[in-house]
Amino acid sequence: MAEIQVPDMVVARLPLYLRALSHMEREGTAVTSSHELATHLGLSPAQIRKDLSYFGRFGKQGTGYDVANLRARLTKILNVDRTWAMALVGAGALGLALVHYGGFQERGFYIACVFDSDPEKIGRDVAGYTVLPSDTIAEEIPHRGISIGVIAVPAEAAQAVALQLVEAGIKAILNYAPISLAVPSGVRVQQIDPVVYLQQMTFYLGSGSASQA
Amino acid sequence: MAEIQVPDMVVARLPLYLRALSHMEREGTAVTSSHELATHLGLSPAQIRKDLSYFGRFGKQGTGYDVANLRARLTKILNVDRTWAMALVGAGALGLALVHYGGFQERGFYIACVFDSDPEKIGRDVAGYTVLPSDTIAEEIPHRGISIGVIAVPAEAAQAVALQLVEAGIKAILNYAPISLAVPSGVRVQQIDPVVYLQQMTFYLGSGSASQA
DNA sequence: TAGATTGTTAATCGATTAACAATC
DNA sequence: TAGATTGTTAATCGATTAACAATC
Repeated sequence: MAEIQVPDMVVARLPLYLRALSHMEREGTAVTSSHELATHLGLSPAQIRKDLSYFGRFGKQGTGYDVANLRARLTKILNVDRTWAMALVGAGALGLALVHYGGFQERGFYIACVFDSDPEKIGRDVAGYTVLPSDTIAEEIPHRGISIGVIAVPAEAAQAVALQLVEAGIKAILNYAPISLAVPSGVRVQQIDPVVYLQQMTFYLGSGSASQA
Repeated sequence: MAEIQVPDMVVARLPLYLRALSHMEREGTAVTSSHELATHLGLSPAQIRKDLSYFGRFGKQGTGYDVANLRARLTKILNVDRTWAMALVGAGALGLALVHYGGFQERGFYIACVFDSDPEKIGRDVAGYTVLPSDTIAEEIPHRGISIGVIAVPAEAAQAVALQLVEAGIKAILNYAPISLAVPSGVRVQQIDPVVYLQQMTFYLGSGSASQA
């Protein structure tokens, strides 16, 4: 079965298309075009058509794309026509914010359980979750159908947690700790470090606009 | 003055180099090599040497790079050899977590003031900040030397907030709302939407490992 | 029909990699 | 010195764009 290899860059854009289409659908837009989508996302129309062509033919010449239909197709392609359970490790300030974040539920993800290694926190109730001890990750995760781990622990602890998650069978990790994780191939990691994004911008901002505190 | 144009992709990697070098420095590593850095970050040694070559010659043949020196150089290049003041808009759960996040201070950023549009929150104390009304953004930001805005409001409100920030002279926006922002050219936006990263991973996870709740 | 927009191919552009002389 | 690693050039690879026939 000669699968067409989809470039990573294309996969990275699909969630943006999905998000834009969901937005349009909520606004009541029934039909859109590669041009409209492109304007909305700051991309080129040709790129959007090319990206979509990896997966099929979803449009109609002269008309464009049916918003609801394309949204449904992308939902399937990204495997978010189902719900994904996630294990959150770290019940600190960030972990708490993640537990309260409504955006997961709306878009196909939910936190199934919360771990922490702090004896002060273990057993405590956090937003309806009983905090489980981190050293039970390997026991708890497998029989709960969890395939995604979210790391919200301090940088020093993150690598060890990542390995525990991998041992528990986790295949995808969303890492909020500001450190590069080493994981076996086959395990996907996505990193969210706000300072990395800020530093990308300050490069371009130059050393002007002084704000010495 | 014929500036050498640095590709965006290169700029995007510089903060990762800086983070890795800071880490090494804390660990007491005095010297490193393009090979070691590459292994650490999952890149190729040639790419790291090429990236650095846009900015100068920082290494020594046969030896590698002095960790402290390269870290200091990258810090300057990224303009984080100073402190950047940020305005946070949105004092909800996410805003609160951002206010408490220690990682900003450590790496050259700090939140200078917090805005919200909810009358319930305006005037209240949030982690030492008195919440200011969003409609005073244009007044408050200019005379505080703030050049970065952080948006942590619901998606519906994000675009309007972005425009307010731009009017106040903000040139860089870190956007946590799950929506693409339209801003004038010259204003940089970086988007952090965890679900976008999760969906990238679920594409590869396939539709296996059922976890229907 | 005339106008619009797709899907796709070929051309362009840019980024990554390989290789190696320079040199510590 | 011998071994190692840089900085840089040229070659390769891949992604984006332009263009257009197909067709709604």
